[in-house]
Amino acid sequence: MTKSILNLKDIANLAQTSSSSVSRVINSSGYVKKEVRDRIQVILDETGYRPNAFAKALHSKKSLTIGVILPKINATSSGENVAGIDDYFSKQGYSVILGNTNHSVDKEFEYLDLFKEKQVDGIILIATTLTPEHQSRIKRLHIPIVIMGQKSLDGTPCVVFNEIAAAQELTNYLLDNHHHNIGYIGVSEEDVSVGVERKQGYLNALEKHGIKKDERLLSIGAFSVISGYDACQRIFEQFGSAPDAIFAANDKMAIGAINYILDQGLSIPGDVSVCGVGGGVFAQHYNPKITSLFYDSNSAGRAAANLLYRLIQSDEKDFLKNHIEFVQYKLEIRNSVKLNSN
Amino acid sequence: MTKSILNLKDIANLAQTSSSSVSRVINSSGYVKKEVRDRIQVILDETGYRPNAFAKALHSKKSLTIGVILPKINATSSGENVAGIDDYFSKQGYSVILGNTNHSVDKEFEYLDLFKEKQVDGIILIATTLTPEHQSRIKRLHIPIVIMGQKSLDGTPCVVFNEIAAAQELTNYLLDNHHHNIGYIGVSEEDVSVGVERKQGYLNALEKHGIKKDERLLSIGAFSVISGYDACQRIFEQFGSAPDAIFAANDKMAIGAINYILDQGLSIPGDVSVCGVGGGVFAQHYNPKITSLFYDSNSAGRAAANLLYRLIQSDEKDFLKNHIEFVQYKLEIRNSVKLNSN
DNA sequence: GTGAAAGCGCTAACAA
DNA sequence: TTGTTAGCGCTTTCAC
Repeated sequence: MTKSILNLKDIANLAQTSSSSVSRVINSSGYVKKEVRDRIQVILDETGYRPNAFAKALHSKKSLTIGVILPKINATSSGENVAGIDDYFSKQGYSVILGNTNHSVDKEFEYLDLFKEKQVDGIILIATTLTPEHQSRIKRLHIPIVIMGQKSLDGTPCVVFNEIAAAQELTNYLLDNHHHNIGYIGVSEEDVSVGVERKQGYLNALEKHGIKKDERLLSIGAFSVISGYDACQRIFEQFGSAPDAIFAANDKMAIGAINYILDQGLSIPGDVSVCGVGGGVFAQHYNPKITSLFYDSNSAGRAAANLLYRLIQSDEKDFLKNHIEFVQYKLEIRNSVKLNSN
Repeated sequence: MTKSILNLKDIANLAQTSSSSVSRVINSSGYVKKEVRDRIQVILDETGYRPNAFAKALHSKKSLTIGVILPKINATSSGENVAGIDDYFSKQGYSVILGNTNHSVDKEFEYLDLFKEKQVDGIILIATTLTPEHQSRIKRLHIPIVIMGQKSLDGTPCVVFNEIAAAQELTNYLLDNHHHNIGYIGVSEEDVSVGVERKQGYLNALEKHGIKKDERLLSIGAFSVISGYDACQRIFEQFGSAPDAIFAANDKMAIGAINYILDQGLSIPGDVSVCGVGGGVFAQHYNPKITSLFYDSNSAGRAAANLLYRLIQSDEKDFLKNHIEFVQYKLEIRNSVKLNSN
């Protein structure tokens, strides 16, 4: 039996030549006589030799690896984000290494350090919250980085949805269809994009239509179906009766709301309209099909990847500094909102 | 401004000592006088120095990286698989690198080679199909590997669900509740676990109850909601009327079937019962809530990770050879199947 | 055209 | 206790 892990020199010995020549053949660089080249190629094929990426990277200072830090890999949008990122970068010859934090900020920091050790060529940080410590940690890494999901405060390039405009558009749609008392199920304000901005869009729309904010119609959930159910119940109780519509900050909470409403013996959208944000398979195929803002997380991932790639290629120091990229969203009208009611 | 990427020697210079001592401090190995140790530690903290993992790996022959090859990262079960794997391995100090194949067998092979280059310490292959070429490719890698989702044919350790027993149990449940004409929406037989075995479980149950297989009740989908819708329609048309129940090989197709049935003006489970396999959030919260086999993909991922870890630790050559690990499944009874009907 | 040799950043054996 | 040194496997001058 042959040695299980061969190196350049082993190949060179087998082909009766030097490691330099083998290296030249593998990287098709420099001159190698056809005869020798062929001899080497045969050995290469026979052995299924693969060069050691570490030794290579040690020399080139390029790992051809991208680190992705995310709060929860088993969440629809994260999965799509990663798919988009991976799709883009695998075409450029890069691999993606995962940093799943389970929403722990400490783990976010750990991964930042770990990725530096692993010499990743770039990092994409899918953020749910962004603190000053994040900024200083990121700065001292000296690694190209792109933030997703939150606007950076210090010029780090980022990719986000225009939360305010989006939520405003959806709320307008409800208002235009004569819904007045619109309950809003949001999330904690630590998450600026979803917790603050999305709600702001809702409030802006109300204001423009001359409707006063009613605290009784506001409630907070935690992204999950159950929390949406509970939050919806709270709104009903605070308000004293059923509102015209419920706007949930994501589709899962919208489904929770739908379940609560159906449990009350009410119909959707006959009695109450419901809409959400996200717009994946879930919203598309739920019963009833849910009107929601479609956030294309796959494209967002791709956009972040593209940004990061340009950052990696460029050596200009402040290239793309302060760049904020907005990803397209789309209002998808389905069957959970009553049209022209009053 | 200081050099942005420092190495051991830089730190040694700053601390006026040698790189060996710095290395000793970092790895807390060997002796270093407290005074020197402290001096070094200060520099380490100030600079936020991180050792180059490549140089380290080049020496130790350990990359502390695990490669995961999967057909589609943005699928619920894949996401859970990866979460389980990552959860287990991150605790052991390993990182996970992704190989997303988008169901391309060629990419599977490419990733096998790439992961060898990247010197991963182990590989988890989430397979949908397993060919002889897979076997020979895997063998020549000389890297510990665990297969998920399909039974290996050559002794490579693997983690699977007991598809036959599971499908049989679900079918029995339908039969026990007096469903006779049970339509089955399966998938292509290239996927042995889902395409062949899951269906076999269904057929076994029928046979044990003395019911003959009726080809008109069989149809093939492609895992998606739409394909489930179409497959269900085909069953209705072939059969000439509504069957008592539809057993879909996954929850998405079950939802497709539900949509088709509702579109026919029929009710669920009043007129037709529907059940699926998977049992994630989708099935739990759909309207109606779907009776399905819960496959805990997170645990499956964790089980595979544990197996691989043991494989990596052990140097016995045929340790765990032929090991097949079955992951627990559970029949979750909800509201989409009519009880004791006839 | 080809091979010898230096060096990437780190660890570990050895010497001091 | 500490520093020097020899690799780990690869790329890349630089002689030949």
